Amino acid sequence: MDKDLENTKVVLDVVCGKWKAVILLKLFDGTLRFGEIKKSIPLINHQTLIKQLRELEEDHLISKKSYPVVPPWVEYSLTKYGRSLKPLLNEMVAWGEKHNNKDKTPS
Amino acid sequence: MDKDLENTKVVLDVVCGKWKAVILLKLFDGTLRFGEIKKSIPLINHQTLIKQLRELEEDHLISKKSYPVVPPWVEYSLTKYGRSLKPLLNEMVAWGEKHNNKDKTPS
DNA sequence: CAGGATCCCACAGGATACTG
DNA sequence: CAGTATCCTGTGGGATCCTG
Repeated sequence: MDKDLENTKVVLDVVCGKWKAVILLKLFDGTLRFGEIKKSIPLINHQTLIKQLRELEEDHLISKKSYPVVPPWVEYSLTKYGRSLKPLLNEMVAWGEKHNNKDKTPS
Repeated sequence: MDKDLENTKVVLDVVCGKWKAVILLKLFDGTLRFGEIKKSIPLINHQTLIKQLRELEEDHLISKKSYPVVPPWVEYSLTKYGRSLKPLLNEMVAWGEKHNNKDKTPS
């Protein structure tokens, strides 16, 4: 039967957003504010970031902490569940490094 | 700068098709004919399988070998590049197994 | 048996404007 | 600063029909 199918689907559902893997990687270095994440991923659209964060939160990979101050102060951090993805994400980065042959052997 | 972003993107571009990870996993067990893959993933749509296979081929993760006989005999196998994904896919399956809590602790 | 040619639709990602 | 609320568009996955 198809354990493989189910197992991979669980993972893909969770990390296959266009920016999710990167966001998670950023958070491995520690809690970050919304603006910090945004600054660390300049290409991402403001709204898109919000959506990806919300999805990650709904999947319980990250947790959000809002402080009722003005201006707003919102922190994102990995949950234990999210941290469990570390080996996987590391593998991804490792593979990417090895095979990112966009400009092979540049001068 | 954003090595993480690039590296994860390379990976995601390649394995984030809805069925790609499973297909690759099947092929780790050896070369398979089109029909065998299809049978091993009954839920997948015929056309969709063809498309996913073509994409995997274009990404050089698998290679296709057609024998000009009738009825057609077409074999798919992993390239060396494709096989290099093994650790990553294993991590995916491992993570999925651990966290596939759809029906936790069944009777 | 494997796959080409179409058509279709949901939806993820993004753009813009507004708010406390 | 962080977040809603809309609206829009490209496209990935699928359904249907046809072919050597």
